[in-house]
Amino acid sequence: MRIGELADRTGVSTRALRYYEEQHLLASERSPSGQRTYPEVAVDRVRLIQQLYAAGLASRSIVELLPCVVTGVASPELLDRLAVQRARIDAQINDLIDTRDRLDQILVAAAESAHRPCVPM
Amino acid sequence: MRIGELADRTGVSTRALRYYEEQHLLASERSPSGQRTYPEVAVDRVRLIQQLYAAGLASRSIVELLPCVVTGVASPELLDRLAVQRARIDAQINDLIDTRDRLDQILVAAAESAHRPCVPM
DNA sequence: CTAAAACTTGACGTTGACGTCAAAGGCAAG
DNA sequence: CTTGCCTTTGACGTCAACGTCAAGTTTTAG
Repeated sequence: MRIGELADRTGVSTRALRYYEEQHLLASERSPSGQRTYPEVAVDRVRLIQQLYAAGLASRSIVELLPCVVTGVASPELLDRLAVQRARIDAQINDLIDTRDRLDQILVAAAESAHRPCVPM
Repeated sequence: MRIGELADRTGVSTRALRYYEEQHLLASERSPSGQRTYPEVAVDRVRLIQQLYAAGLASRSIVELLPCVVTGVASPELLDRLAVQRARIDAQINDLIDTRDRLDQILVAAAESAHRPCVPM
């Protein structure tokens, strides 16, 4: 498929897809006239990239991890980096849970004060 | 306390603290000579700001939510925005859990292949 | 008193993941 | 053949949360 279709099917802009190629996150074949051609599996690949971006990884980190995330094979050093990122994400989850709880407390308090309007007994 | 001490105690740069003031996230009294002076409670406030930044909120969103996060009092519209942010954070948590699980699968697979080197039976 | 450390405002620099525009070539439909 | 959309490369723009530097003032230590 060409770049426009991949963009449509992933919800990612063509600019972003070309950027991914620049960063060596996503390869493409070229048609004789020079247009990019992607296989079906590129759809999943793009979604994976988006997922890792959303997890706060930078392009360089994704480049490092992508091979083993895709193939399942990893050198010991790669496993280390993988573990580091896993730990980072885990900490991030816990922080977010704390923040969510904090917002919940406010929401609950507001709900209560709505039931018992204005002056507490 | 002055800005340097607040920076030391929160681990945030003085530049960031001045930036927070620009964004109306953090107020300060001024000494007669014009230097910023903060009360003790500013330490908690800065930590709260950092927590909300870490949760992916932008300055503008934090500005909106800070009053009610601090006072516990919120208008219905504010409660809406609060709920929106809560939902966003919740979704983010779930995405991160998915990503963490994905990395875990790789780590587990690698650990197994380390026990059973090279050729599977 | 004086030197060092801390503070002030102002302004430009940085970084990452793209957005946007321009100029040109490619491709299917009528 | 041509019209209109798709694609190409290249290059500059953007945005947020600061970093960094400059030049001057204030506070503190000795």
